[in-house]
Amino acid sequence: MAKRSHAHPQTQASSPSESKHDILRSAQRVLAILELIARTPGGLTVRAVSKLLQLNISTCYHSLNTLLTAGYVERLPSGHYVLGPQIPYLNDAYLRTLTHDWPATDPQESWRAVARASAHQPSLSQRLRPILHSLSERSQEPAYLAGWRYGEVELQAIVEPAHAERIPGIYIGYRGHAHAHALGKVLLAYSSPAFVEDYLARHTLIRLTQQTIVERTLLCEELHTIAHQGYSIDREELHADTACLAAPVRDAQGRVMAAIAISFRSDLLSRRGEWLTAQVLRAARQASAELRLSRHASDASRHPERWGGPVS
Amino acid sequence: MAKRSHAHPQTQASSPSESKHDILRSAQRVLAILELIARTPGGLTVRAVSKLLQLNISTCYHSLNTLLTAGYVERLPSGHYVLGPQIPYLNDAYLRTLTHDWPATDPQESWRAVARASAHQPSLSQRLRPILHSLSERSQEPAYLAGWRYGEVELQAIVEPAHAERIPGIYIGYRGHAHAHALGKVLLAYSSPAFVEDYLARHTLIRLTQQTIVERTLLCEELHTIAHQGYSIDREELHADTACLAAPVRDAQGRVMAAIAISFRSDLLSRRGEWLTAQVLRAARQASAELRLSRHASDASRHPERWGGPVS
DNA sequence: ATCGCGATTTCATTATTTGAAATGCTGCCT
DNA sequence: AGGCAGCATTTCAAATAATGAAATCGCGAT
Repeated sequence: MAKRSHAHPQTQASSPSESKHDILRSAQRVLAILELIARTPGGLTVRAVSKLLQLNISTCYHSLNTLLTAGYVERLPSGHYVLGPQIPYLNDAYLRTLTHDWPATDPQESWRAVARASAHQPSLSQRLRPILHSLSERSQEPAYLAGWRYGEVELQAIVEPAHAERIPGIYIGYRGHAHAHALGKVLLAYSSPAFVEDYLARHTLIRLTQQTIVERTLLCEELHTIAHQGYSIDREELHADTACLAAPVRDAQGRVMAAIAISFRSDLLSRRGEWLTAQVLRAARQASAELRLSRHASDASRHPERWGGPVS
Repeated sequence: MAKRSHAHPQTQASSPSESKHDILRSAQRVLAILELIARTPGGLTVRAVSKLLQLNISTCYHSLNTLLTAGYVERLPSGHYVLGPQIPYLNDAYLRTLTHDWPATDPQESWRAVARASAHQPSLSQRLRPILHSLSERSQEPAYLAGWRYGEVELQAIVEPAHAERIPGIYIGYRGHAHAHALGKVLLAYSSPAFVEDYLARHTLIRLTQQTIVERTLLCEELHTIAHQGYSIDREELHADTACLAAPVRDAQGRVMAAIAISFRSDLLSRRGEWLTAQVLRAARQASAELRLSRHASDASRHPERWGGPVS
């Protein structure tokens, strides 16, 4: 039995971080493979996966088979594996949860507590789509809607015009880098200081382009400016060559619940900036008006603290 | 493949049905949980999952933790698990593979052989989006583009107008039930008899509504009619109350590579049917012309070993 | 026809997962 | 107020199920 020459106390130590004993390793590995495949445009062969992830080829083989039978990947005749039809299927389900969405207010309390009491509304993105549509139509640029979800800014709708495309790497469900785009900044600008505090504690201000604001102080100043002027500008902070304009959308109670934006080639900013800003502000006002309209009989207005506070 | 299942001194209930020993069970279980959660609008608690899937609660707990840390699910404050942000992330990657798409011709040979030699084109859906857009604009109905992928009809683009929504349950990446919708029927109609043969052998003609064509003979007749008249109609065959019209798109060589369609409330068929048909045919002709034009000098031969992507 | 690379399979070892049950929490009912 | 019920979380030893080295198979190139 000259098999295992090296008796490693620990596993092959492929992962630097300590292995949680709360996690199913083979399942985790399968998910990692899925991600790897997602990152690789042309797909990967069994062997390629095994090399890139430093896994035994047999393991990869079994893992890929598992993903294959479940429809998460597909096998090209060449032996390359690519993402399979189960992915858009799941995404459709995910989008439906957006549709079901909730108040999406900002501060901690809300997303810590709201939970499921939320659901069952006509959905922001549904209701505001016509507005996004006409914004995109008028400006001939892609229009976006974002709201809060679990304390993160989430992109919830995109409407593209005939001839312009959305920012690459941005998609419905995209969260993160709120400090680097107009939607995120405007939503943060209208959040409570405590929440901004919390947000900053939870995130690093990653630099994405030369222009990205990575200084906490600078960002706070920016947020003040934005709150003051009523809209935000992203000047190539998220993506080089691209600028965005965003404005807040308020619910019936006047709270900022979402934001509407457009993106465009940044050189348009000087020429058409003012006009575009006016369009975005107009769309945001329309959206707020729309939300003011239908008082969706939310039973949420029941008396909260009727019977005593926390039991402790 | 799996074949051996013999008298083994294996322990008790080893085969509920037939356990492939090609598959990682805990990974498979995790994927099954993911699907279950996707199917459940409000999310599920640990216990609910364990009951529905007849799994030990401890297993579910670990599985959900695995999914949670990887971002495939999220845990609501109420303890309900819902799909997480990794899903739209993967979907974006999936869509990018569509963008990269291939000839997408129909017959076996093609999808059995084409493989990766395919990729690296400016993408059908990209190029035809303006056409879909104006079709949708004119008709004020959602417009669709579908093509072949691995021998299946796949929906590859949707353009929705301001005030009408696409058919529920239909999404980009949706495959299947080609016999029950206009896009599928028109694509089949222009496929080689051998391929239709093959397709029918691989699929059951599932009944989706009262109107669905489930008779093989009837379907073949229908395909003939379609090939003859140059477009197809779905009269509530996929979804009650909804009708579709589809027409073929041809490449420079005259082969049918894709199809363009619109959907609308079926009662419009009698009143506006002819006009709508004309619009769809026009869009399809425009699309064919577009494909005839640019002999896309496909550049961009990316190497699979390179990874990029904003979110990670 | 032979070579070589990669996919597929085998099989014994053992790390990993499992499941029953204990624990601890929260909210509800009496 | 107290006790009960339901649920999430944790524990731990048993044993199943995953792993990895190496053999085999297949295909395309030389």
